[in-house]
This record gives sequence, C-alpha cells and structure tokens, in this order.
Amino acid sequence: MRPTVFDIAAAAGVSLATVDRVLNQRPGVRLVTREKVEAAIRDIGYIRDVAAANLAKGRVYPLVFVLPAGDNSFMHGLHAEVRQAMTRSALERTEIRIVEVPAFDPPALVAALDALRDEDIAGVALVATDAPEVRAAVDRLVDARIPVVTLVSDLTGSARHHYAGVDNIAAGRTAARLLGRFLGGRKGDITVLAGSMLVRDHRERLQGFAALMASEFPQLRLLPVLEGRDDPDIANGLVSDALSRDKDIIGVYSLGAGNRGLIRALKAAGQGHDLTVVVHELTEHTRAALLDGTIDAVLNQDAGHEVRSAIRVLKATADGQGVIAAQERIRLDIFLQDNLP
Amino acid sequence: MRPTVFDIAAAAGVSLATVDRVLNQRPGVRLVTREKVEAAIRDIGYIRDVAAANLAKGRVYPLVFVLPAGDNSFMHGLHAEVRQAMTRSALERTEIRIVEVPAFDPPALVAALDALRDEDIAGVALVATDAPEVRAAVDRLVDARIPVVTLVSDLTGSARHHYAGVDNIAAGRTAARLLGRFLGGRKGDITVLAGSMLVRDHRERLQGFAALMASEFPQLRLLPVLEGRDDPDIANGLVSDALSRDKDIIGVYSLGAGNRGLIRALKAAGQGHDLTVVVHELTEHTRAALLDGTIDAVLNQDAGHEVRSAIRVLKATADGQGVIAAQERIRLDIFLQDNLP
DNA sequence: AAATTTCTGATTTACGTACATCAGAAATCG
DNA sequence: CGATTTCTGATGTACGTAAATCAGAAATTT
Repeated sequence: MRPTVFDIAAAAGVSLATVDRVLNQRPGVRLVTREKVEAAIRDIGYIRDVAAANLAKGRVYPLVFVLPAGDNSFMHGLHAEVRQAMTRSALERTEIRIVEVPAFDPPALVAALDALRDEDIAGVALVATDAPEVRAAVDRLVDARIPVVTLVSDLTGSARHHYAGVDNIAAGRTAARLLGRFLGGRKGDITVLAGSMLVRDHRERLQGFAALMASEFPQLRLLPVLEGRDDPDIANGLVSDALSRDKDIIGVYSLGAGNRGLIRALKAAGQGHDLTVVVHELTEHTRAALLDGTIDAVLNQDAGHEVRSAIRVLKATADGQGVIAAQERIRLDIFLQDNLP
Repeated sequence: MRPTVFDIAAAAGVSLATVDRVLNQRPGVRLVTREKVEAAIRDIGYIRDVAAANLAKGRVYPLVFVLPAGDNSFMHGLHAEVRQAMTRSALERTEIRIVEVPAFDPPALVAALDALRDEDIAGVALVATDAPEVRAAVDRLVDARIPVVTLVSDLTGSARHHYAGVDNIAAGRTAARLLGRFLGGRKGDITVLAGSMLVRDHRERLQGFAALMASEFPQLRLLPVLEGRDDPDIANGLVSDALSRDKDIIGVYSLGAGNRGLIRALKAAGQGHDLTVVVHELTEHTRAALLDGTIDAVLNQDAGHEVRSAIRVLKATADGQGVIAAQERIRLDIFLQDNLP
C-alpha cells in the first residue's frame, strides 16, 4: 500500500495535525520538527494523493484563455478547441473563460492581462503579441504568482512558465528544405507570403526559411516578403500580382494564415506556372488544395494539442507539480497528400 | 455546484442506497425505480466524480504490457517508455507489468495472453503478431471483459478495443511520395528493406509504398523486398549485396528496424552511389545519419505517446468511459534534418 | 389473506486529504 | 521562577463516492 499522512505521522513520531501543517506549509511548526517530518516523508517515499487532496479542498482551476479576435481559420480552430475543452470542465475541475482581444494590438492585450491580476485565477494562457509592454504585463502576472503559458506564439525574454507551440525557426527551415528538395535542383524565384512581421512566430519562420534557403539552395532566389495580414483578399491580390509580374517564380511559401486567398490566386495562375507550394496550418481550404495538388505540403501545429497541453501545464504549475516534458512538446506536423488525418 | 448522488436521490425521490445500486449496476432495484433514477440523473446532468469514486473504491489499474523481446532500438525505446510509465504508477493509480515474449512467435504470444485471462487485470496492451490464433486469443480476453489495445502493430479483424499506433499504409505512401519527390524525376531502381512480412505493420507499409510508387512514380522501379528480420547484421549484408550488384539503385526505403546495419552499408557504399534514403523510426543511429546526410528523411512513431495513449485508453475503457479521439490518434512524424526534437 | 420473496431506505464506515478548533505542552521571555 | 508566547496533539468535519448491513415496505406467490 501507498504510504499516507498517517504513516508520516507514525514515522516522524508527531501528530497528524503537525504533518498537515508541514505538508501545506502552514505556520506553527518548529524548524526541528518540520525537518523531522520532511525526513520521514522522504524516507517512506510519501506521494501526496492529488485526487484526494483536490476532493478535500473542493479545488477547481479557474483558467483564462486570452485569444486574438480575427476571422482566419486557424484562430477559429483554436477557439473551437478551447470551447471543446470547456465541455470537459466538469471532469477536469477546470473553469475556463475566453477573453477576446483585438489582434496585433499590444495595448489591448496588456489591458486584458492586467485586468486578470486581481482575480482569483489558477492560470492564464495567451497568444502573445511580441512587444515589450506585453512582456512586462506577463511578468506582472508571474510576479502575482499566477501561472502563465504562451500559446502558438512565444514572448521573448518573459518569465512565462511554459510555451505551448511549435519551434517556428525549425518550421521555417523545414519548409525551406521541403521546397528545395521538391524543386530538385531547379533554378528560379521563391515568393514568401507572411501575415505580419509584428508577430514572433511569423518572423521566426521567415528567419529559419531564409537562412536555410541561403545556405542549402543558393540556386533559389528569395523575393521580398509579401505581407497579407492573414487576410484572404489581401493575400490573393499580392500573390496574383507577383505571379503575373514574375514568370520565374517556381516556389511559394506561405507562413501565415489567410491561405484561402493564396489558393485562389494559385488556381487562377493555373497552368501558366509550374509551382511547388508549402503552406502553414491545415484547414479545410488547405486540405482540399493539398488533395487536388495545388499545394505540395502543409506544415501544421495541432491546436487541440496546444490547448490541452496548456491546460495540463497550467494545472500542474498551479499545484507546483512537474509535467512530462516529452508529452508537452508540440510537434510540427508535416502533411502530404498521403498522411492527412 | 456540480450535482452529487444526494441530488439524484432527492430528485428521484429515492434513497441514496438505491441511487448507488443504479449507478453501480448492482441488483435489487425494480425496473420502474431504476428508470426513475436514470431519468433524474439525466435531468440534473449528474456526472460521476471519477476521482472521488476511485478514492472510495481504492481503485488501482493493474495493466499488462506484452512486448516482444529483441534488441532493436525501437523495441528498446518502447520498453523504456513503459518503464517510464511505471515510475508514474503511484500518481496514476496504475500497476504496470511487462511480459516479454519472443518476437514473431504466435504460439508464445497466445500462451502469454491466455495466461492473463484468469488474472485480475484492468487491461492488456500488446504488440500484435498478425496471426489467426493471436486474434482468437485477443478475442478471448475481450470476451472475458478485459480491455485490450494493440500497440504499434494492429490485429486484423480482432475485437481489440483500440489500436495505439500509426496508419502504416499511409506511412508507406508518405515514404513513397517523399522518395519520389526528393528524386525529382530521376529514373532508376528503389530497394526496400523490411523486417519481416509476417507482421502487419511492415506488410502495410510496403503495400502503401508500392501502390503509390506504381501510380505516381512509374519511372522508379521497385526491386524485390529484402527481409532483414530487424537485425543489423543481416540488414547490412543484404543491402551491401544489393548496392554492389545493382548500380542503378538511387533510392532506399527501410520500413523496419535494424537500421544500424543499413547505415553501415550505406556509408560503405559511400560516394559510389548518389542515394536518397527514407527510413522508419528515429533512434540515435538514424538521427546521426539524418544529420550527416546519409539519410534524407525519417518517419517515426513516438513510442512515448503510444504507451501513454494505451494507458489512458485502457483506464477509460475499464471505467466504461470515452476518450478524446483526436488526442489518441498517433501521428506519423516526419523528420528532416531541420525539425529534429 | 397469509407467507414468501423481492425491493428499498436508513445508516454507517471507509478512501486520503484539508482545515479548523481547542487544550495542553514546550520553549522563550522578563 | 512565573508569565507569556509559540508549538503540538487530539479530535472532528468535510469532500463525493462506494459498499455493506439490516430493518421494513412492497410486490409476488400460494
């Protein structure tokens, strides 16, 4: 049988009440007694039964997800996954709330975060916009002993406890290698479509992409980045323009959202171009385009995994517990026509 | 507040004891009363607090992992992950035991499975060898109301509750597409190294690979499959032979284990061949070969995920609960040099 | 209608932990 | 040394559920 608090009390020669005081870091225990109890805990290998403890405490985890408003498919999916998690709240003792903030708007994000500081909250997950004032606001939350995880996009140099998202530099490099290898030595131009260089994930993807392109595939020339603001119509216009202007384009890398517009432009360009295309985020649109051959590969981060991971990490952090690192690593999925889920 | 058993009793106008009898499917409740209680449960939206129930029951989950003996890296890794899970037993209320059986040996596997039938066990996970007698043994376990999940390799037509592994046909197709695209239109021979055609995962990978090769890359010719029995030395011999015999080989697909030997053979062949190589399973050997360029892509299934998923599914099945399907889907990881974990 | 058999209610104990209260012991202070 | 102050022990209740017991009510059989 697993040792219990009774066993600690017996082993340490103290009462249950004292064991309880030590375990829950309550005052009223002399240093020597405390050490005696702690030794006993180690000796008999006591592990707190978290389920029983939570039951006794009537513990619930009020969690807040701060998500950008916006109508691209990826954020829609993320919202949906958080709502999905809400339906499991009863089982998981969570109480999840979504706070929406305008996208790419640091002051709004800061205001939302600061508003949370005085609430009684077990953790915050946010899609970070990478700005110093956001970092400061996150650090204030951490100072207030509120667990914080960044979601999808990380926050440079902040004290956040965890990042639930992919390694975007690696994602960019991977996209470059796929594109380069798929083009098999052909020479020509590559155009890159991004959402905004204001978010860290997009910047990092570009950085990784450009670096690997330069070192491994010098025969491919990178055109200036197109910024589509994750908007299908803007993206469509930019890409259509580029394709009609430059007949040497043989590859496209879309590292942001708004791929609906990109796909429209690609289909319109049609047979005129023999294009190899790598994009990010699996949505109904990119899935269809992958299947019909308009797109050659989709890099994806699984929003469901990110949300579930964020919740697990926040709960564990709130309890001062560890997590299974390998389980919480968010992997970059590479989808070809053949391994779609 | 979440409704409790007391609320059910009040709502149904019966006593706690009766509610308990209904909830735990104990005899001694008239049909009409039972239906009244069940209606009340639905009406007030009662959800059983599994943690409290397990606490009261003193529930533990004795699980058995039936794993093939053998010294290839992948099975080593799988063993290690199961042992890792054992260290979390206290927290997860599991009691995990590993039963080793000889690899590719249906009778031994059957004997091991049948021995488990009379034990008091909450679930069995096994790496299946695909044979009718094994299927029958699994079905006997299922008949004995013991939850069963297949791990890594599935079992045709059996009643197992779940399969914790990748879609191997899709894996084979994906390998074919990668190899075909990386070869960029070149013409030549492809050699395939398998472990044994007796296990379903290898057969399926080959099937997917061959089908896609035939339909999409007719300029590539598939050589007869080499069976390396997942043994490094045998693999080395077979591949070295093939490479020296056939100078038209431009691609290699290794769909089993024992890649240490393959890598030795590839390095020995050296500059003589310009080879594109896709292999399965990320190990220290394949990782190093990927980084030094000997291998171009590694397809991988995350053994840790498989083990953790199997445990979650077994526990949930034992409790008659559902699982989050998306969470339990084991994904095929594609690793290039650039996205290694 | 009486005798059974089958259901149901009331109550208690338990699981492992948290938390509160109060009395009494030990340490510290003046 | 007595008077405080600080610790510690003993005890009880609670969390939500499981499981057992036993008495009594209801249904069924004779």
